[in-house]
Amino acid sequence: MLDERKATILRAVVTEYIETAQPVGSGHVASSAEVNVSSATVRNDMAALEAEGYLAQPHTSAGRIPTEKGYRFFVDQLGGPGKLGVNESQQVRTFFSRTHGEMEQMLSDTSRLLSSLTHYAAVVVGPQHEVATIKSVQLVGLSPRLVLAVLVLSSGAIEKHSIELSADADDLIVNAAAVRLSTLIVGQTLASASSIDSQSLDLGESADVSTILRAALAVLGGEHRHDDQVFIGGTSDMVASFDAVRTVSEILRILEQQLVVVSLLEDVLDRGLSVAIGRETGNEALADCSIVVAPYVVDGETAGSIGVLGPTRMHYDQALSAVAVVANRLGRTLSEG
Amino acid sequence: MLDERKATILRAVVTEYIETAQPVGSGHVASSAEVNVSSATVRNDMAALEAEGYLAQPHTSAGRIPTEKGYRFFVDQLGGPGKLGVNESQQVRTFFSRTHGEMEQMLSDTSRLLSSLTHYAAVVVGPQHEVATIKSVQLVGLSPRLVLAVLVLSSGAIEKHSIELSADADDLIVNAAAVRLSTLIVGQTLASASSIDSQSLDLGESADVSTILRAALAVLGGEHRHDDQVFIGGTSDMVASFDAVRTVSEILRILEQQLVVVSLLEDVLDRGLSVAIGRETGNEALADCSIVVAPYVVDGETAGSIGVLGPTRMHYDQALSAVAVVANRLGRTLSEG
DNA sequence: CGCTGGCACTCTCGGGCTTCGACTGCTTAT
DNA sequence: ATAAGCAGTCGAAGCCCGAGAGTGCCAGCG
Repeated sequence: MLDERKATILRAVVTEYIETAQPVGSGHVASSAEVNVSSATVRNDMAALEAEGYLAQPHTSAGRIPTEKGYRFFVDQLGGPGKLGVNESQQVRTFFSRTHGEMEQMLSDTSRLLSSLTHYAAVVVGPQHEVATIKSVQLVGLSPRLVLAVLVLSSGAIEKHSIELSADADDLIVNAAAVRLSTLIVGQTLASASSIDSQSLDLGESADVSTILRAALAVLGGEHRHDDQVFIGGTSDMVASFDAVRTVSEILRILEQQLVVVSLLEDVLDRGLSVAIGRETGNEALADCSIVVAPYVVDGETAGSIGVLGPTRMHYDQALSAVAVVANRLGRTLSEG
Repeated sequence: MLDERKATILRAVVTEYIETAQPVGSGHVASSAEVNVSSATVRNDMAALEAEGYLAQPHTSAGRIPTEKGYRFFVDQLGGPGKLGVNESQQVRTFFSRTHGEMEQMLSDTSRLLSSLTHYAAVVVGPQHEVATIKSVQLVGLSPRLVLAVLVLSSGAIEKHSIELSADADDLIVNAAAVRLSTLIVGQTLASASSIDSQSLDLGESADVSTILRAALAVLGGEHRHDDQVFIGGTSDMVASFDAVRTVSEILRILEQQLVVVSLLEDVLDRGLSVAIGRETGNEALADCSIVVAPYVVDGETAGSIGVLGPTRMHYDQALSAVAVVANRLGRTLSEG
């Protein structure tokens, strides 16, 4: 599609624009190290690149800036994540050597790490509960008509659901229900537990107990997709890459609505480490943003995903490396625990 | 200190500046409804107000803008929260009539409500765990050397702590420890539970069990102040009030570090509903911000606090009303549950 | 004595103008 | 094909100037 020289020129334009945020002229490109032709030749090629949609001109007599197609070419020909700088990999190493314990804390810290590495906003989506099995279930009566169901999953995550009863229940009944519930669902996954047919359980239970059981199972069937844990960090870093408050406000709104999370998850399903540039994110408000995302693998299963959100003129090589490395280490660390 | 006319003029300047974000000239003030003197007189008084530190001039021949002292006077003479608009109080009413169930969900939604009411960033700090009593405690073995302690508090909140053991423990031992732990701490507050002397418990236990017990009690003593639940919403709304990306970035950084939370809590301790203006927030980066904060009371005890963070030129009356009303309703709603 | 109208002065803001410089595209020579 | 030169374009920056908003001060008036 593009001959070698055009590719080099395009690469030079993208690199320089990412660095300076200024339109890049033929002179700059010609004086760059990789290009050994005159600025006139560069001009011709740049005109061709513009005709093919890789570059655009803000106005005549200005330099060129990359289009989304230009960035896309640039990212594709990078071929994959490179190596992290020494400082960065040191930072990753000490982070993962120190971290331990609570998963939530770890994920939250990971989002901080990632944003500190890249200076963009970092999003960490916790493991899906679907794959984890139920380690323990407990029912705690908070008040006569309010029971709290607490599930402990094999991943170490906790789910709680409150159950409101239509009639008072004393502790004995609640405990009986808890015991029965344990035998029913411990060892299963959340998905299979919530699909238990509530008719299969009226074998000799007292009416009170089976009422609670039914309520509990119903509550499990609710949307747990909704309570995926999401950790967002480094928005202040990312904001500094933009210059219009208007844009910033819209991006923050998107982050608050956690719409990004959806694209993160979707992207991760098919491709592994991947990049969405500008409108590829599927969101008009993110036209000036790119997302780099990777899944992380715990015990051989894709558990969740991490990513960074930055301007389209982001340092893709650094972002890719950082995301890839952190996803890898995070998966390994979680597998050990 | 200020005679009636000067106070009125100051009030008019603050009100108009909040509305327009433009320096206010003597002419505008004179033509405002509450002031019945000529612009020349207003000029004299404004010069006096400037000399006393209530107003400032960006430059000669511009109007005046309020200083922090000016805002402070304005807020103090408001005398307290007013009434909410009809739309707003309707919104609050429907919100609290619909809400129920999970406390975390409710607090998170509350921060959304508050930011939607005020168009500023809303911060909701969850109930302190210190006052709640322990309803149930459970130990779950995740792997041979990793045990998860799950506490259910009377408030419906859940705490989890992972305990790493130096030797393998089988389920029987873990269960024995759990039973023993229950008898020790259920019904107590977290504070009193964590102060249990670990020496008092080596009465007839097997060594394995008491090892786990000691580890569990030690973990309880850790800083739970740190895992106060904080919910922040509406940053995108607040951002729109500023015009420099630089400022926005710094404010976001403060929010990410949750430093605001500290001032929220501190302010709530002594005063009830209160306002911190500009540098009164105790943070240089918040020089252009004000914070309105109120505690909420659950079952007669101050449980937590809520607040909004906006520009110094915020609509103090609306913010005060919104925070006061929401704090009140939130406290009542949590008391019922 | 306090208030007001008037007046001179100051300073910003915006428009219009010019200059400058960084580009481009084209044409021509190698 | 590549390079060199040249004319042309357009935004950014600087400048001037007038308009407008606002001030401070002073003198007069009730």
